Amino acid sequence: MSKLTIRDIAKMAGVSTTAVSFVLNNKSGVSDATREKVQKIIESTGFTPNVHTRRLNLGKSYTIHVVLRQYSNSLFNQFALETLSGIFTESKFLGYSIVFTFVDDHMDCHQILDSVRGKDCDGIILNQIADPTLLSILQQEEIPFVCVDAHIPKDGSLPLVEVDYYDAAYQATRHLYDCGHRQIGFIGPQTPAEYYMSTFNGYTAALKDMELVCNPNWLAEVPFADADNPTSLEPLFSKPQLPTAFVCAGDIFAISAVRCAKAKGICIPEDISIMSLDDLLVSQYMDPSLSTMTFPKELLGKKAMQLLYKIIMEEPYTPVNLIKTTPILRESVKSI
Amino acid sequence: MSKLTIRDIAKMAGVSTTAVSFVLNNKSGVSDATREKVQKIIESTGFTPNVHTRRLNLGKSYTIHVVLRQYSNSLFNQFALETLSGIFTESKFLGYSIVFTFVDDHMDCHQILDSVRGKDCDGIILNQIADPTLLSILQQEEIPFVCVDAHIPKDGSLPLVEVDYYDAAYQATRHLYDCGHRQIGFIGPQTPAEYYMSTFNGYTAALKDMELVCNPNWLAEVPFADADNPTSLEPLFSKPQLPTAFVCAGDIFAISAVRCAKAKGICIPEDISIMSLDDLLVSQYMDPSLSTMTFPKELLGKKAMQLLYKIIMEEPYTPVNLIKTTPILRESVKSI
DNA sequence: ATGAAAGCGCTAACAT
DNA sequence: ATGTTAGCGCTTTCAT
Repeated sequence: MSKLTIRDIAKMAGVSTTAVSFVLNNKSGVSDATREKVQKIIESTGFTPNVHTRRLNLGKSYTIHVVLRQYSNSLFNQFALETLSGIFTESKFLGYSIVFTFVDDHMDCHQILDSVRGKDCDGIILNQIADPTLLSILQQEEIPFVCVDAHIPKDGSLPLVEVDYYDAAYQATRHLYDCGHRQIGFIGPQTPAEYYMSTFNGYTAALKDMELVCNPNWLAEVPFADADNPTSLEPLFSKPQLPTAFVCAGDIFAISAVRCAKAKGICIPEDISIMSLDDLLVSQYMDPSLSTMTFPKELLGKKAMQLLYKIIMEEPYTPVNLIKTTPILRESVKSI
Repeated sequence: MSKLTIRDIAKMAGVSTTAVSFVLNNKSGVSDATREKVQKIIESTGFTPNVHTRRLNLGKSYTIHVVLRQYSNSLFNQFALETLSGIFTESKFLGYSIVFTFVDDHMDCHQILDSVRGKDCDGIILNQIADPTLLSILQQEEIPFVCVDAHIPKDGSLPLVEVDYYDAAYQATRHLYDCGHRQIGFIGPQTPAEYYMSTFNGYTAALKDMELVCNPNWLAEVPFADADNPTSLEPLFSKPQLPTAFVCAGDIFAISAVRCAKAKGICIPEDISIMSLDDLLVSQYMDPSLSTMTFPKELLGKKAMQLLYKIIMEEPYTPVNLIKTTPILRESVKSI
């Protein structure tokens, strides 16, 4: 891109390369007159120092490697771009570039490692990736990394940024209660276990606080793979006695639930209310639009980058970072 | 990451750095015995050569800069991630890394230039960006670049990858005709002009071929900013005489049309059929689900990267690359 | 304040 | 086939 080198600039200004270097890096050691002279030439020529040299000298790449998971079902990718955008904004602010890798469902962790090693980055952000082998290797090799939205245990052993799904499920259940519902079911995934536990525990904790019983007939566990397959909820919606509302552990389940209910002639929200978590982009365009727990998607990325930066800089950091959700009320919940 | 240098490896193997370099780059000039010996040491130590040095020596960064546009309305971003994924897959195949920048609606083109210059890439892919100033600067400076999904004139003056929206609109209209519709309206955007012309011309060309008249009462031009605002279509759906079907120049318009129609008590597809273009992720989850023209989103990225590679390599290339769409039939179109 | 010069880790031209 | 060495463009130490 730029053919000019620091030597050219030095020659043009009649100074040494050292002087130019100092000016470029805003360091002291040059007179104001020299600085100004050099500054002018840099501006007029549009000179930009070669980044590779800089990185070579400093032994730092000023680059973060983001590993993105690519699901076969693109609904799961819904906020990856927003997370990425959050990472980008913060990384720019902190002076880092971003390179990335996409990996699919069945990736080999060595793929990532090679990719990461080859690119020589200062740190890694793993988005929705929880491969234990990979994580332990990263820890062993003391490579700075952060997990985002990975649904791994929040025990503090790994630096992570997660949505507070326990609280989200709790609030969702609570909201239904506040709308007058007393018979509240739960539709959620089986795996990952951490995700299931968070949401289910949030739901049951809320029931308990409101002195409601948890009716096992109103519980449905749908494999993630079937999340957007309405027939997976057939058995649930065929039951003779249904609750007046369901909490869904994710908009994907809510989408299925709405479809399945429709197919069985059950009206949402007239017959049954549905409150879910996530606030996917689709959720506001559905009919009925989904009442759900929303959160700032970009914040996930921003927090992750901030956390990674601290780790890289060897500053103290809080390993577990939870993003709070807030209810967004649309059409799928009716007060009774 | 790796503290080892090529010199360490050379020492360990008892050979020169040249030998190691040759082995690393799979070049001839070393005996099989030496090659094997070095190979073993590289493997056992997990040595990875420093990329920055390599780039410095070769004067190439092996990096592509992708500029992503971030719209305030996230519906427009729907397939950016898939395009990105396509770029990634192909770039990996070709041996390139990807860095990226997000820019918002009102970006200054110098922002991009600075960002691009600083990162020192071998080429640029502009996604949904059509800033004329930026493009002319890139051309002047002879920086390899490709435009994707930018809706700029396909006159061959700029290397671009675009969806064939003319053909998409033609096919969509044709499909409605095949379903028995003879009164077909059109809902589209005013800008960008190129997009409007492509879709509108496709629509009118189809009408003409089928010897149908274009009734100006059945035409609605919605500003892009109002695309997902159903009230912008109020006037259209309030007309006394409505066609039996509409072609929408994008699922975003179809979403608005469905909502607006619903609000006015018009049933889709019972009263009016809707056929659109794009196949956004939301389109299949709507009620009714949208019949639309779909295309492989990743292919946009893949083609863009292939095109850029040719430009970088100074190989001959075709400047205008069109992606074909195919109809995907769902619920919003009814045969009559 | 200024400049000469020694690296950073590798590639490649050159000599052996 | 193998080793020596001069760069790549910059930062930084050390003289001046």
